[in-house]
Amino acid sequence: MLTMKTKYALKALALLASVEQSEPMLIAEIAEREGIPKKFLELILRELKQHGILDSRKGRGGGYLLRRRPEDINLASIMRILDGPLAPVPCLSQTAYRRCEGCEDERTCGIRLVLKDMHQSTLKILESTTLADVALKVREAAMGSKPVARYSI
Amino acid sequence: MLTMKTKYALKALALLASVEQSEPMLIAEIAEREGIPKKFLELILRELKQHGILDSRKGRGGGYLLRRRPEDINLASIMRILDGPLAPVPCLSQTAYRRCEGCEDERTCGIRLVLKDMHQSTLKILESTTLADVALKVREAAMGSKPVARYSI
DNA sequence: CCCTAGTCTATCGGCTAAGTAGACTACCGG
DNA sequence: CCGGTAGTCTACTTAGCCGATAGACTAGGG
Repeated sequence: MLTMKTKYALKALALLASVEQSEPMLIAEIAEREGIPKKFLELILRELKQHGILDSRKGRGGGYLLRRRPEDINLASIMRILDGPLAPVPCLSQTAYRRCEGCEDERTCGIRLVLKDMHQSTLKILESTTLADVALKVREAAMGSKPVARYSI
Repeated sequence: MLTMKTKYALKALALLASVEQSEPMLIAEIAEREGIPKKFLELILRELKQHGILDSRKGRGGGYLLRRRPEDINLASIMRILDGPLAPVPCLSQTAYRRCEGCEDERTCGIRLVLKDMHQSTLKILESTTLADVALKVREAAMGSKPVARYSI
């Protein structure tokens, strides 16, 4: 299961990716629009900033904004920042390899052999999907499920 | 990350799948051969029995054995028993669907749309891989990494 | 009847997830 | 240069789960 932290992060980033990128958005606004506890979101956004995903400005007219273009930020990197390694077992992690304690022979470990396939396929998806893809999918889905357009009176 | 519980379960089951299926194996033996705390393994095996994966016999000559053939037991079902739903978010779970709290429109949720692809690909692998596959992979890997055969003196 | 081996309930320490509190620092406008 | 705005940081708290252990109980075999 994804942690709340990562879920909130993805929601916030998807929001930032879907709006005008030139000007910052307030923590409070993100929190309200996505239904995230403001104080908790604060921590999350700061962490993302410290890892080079976001930028921030203080004072009036401040807030958070993406540091790079949405199409240059993939989901794997975000999840790794907040939830740590993606691998199901440490001996399969690319970013934080550790030998499983008590494992005698890594090459013939059944669990490892099977999970390797699984992990590789999820990695492939998470590393190739960007915030831009997410924003696009949302727009497409919204188009498909709504009656095309709404004309004001 | 996989929990220890599931890891131990997979190891134990892979072992049972790789030996003679007609006679039971002692908890103590499984524990020792796989390096699992015996008392903890007890809980795990019992849980697997209660869910129809294993059978057991008491008294002398007793122990645990697979209830079905290794090729009829897939990894997804095992993981679900011990770790609960496999889905990264409740709204994607097949076996324990729950609406994500605070999610206004499931159809246009960006997270859901992206994770759906990922989850589907892992499900496909876990549901189609059986204990027999694991045992086979282990044998193949052992063949490949060792000098073919060992002749006794 | 007794040894063997699984069954069950309870408990425990430690850790992490999720969220909260409150003080502090920096920027912008006037 | 002052005051409000808005992000920054440290330190809790609270609940729940993970991993493991203890000990009493039940049932089968010989």
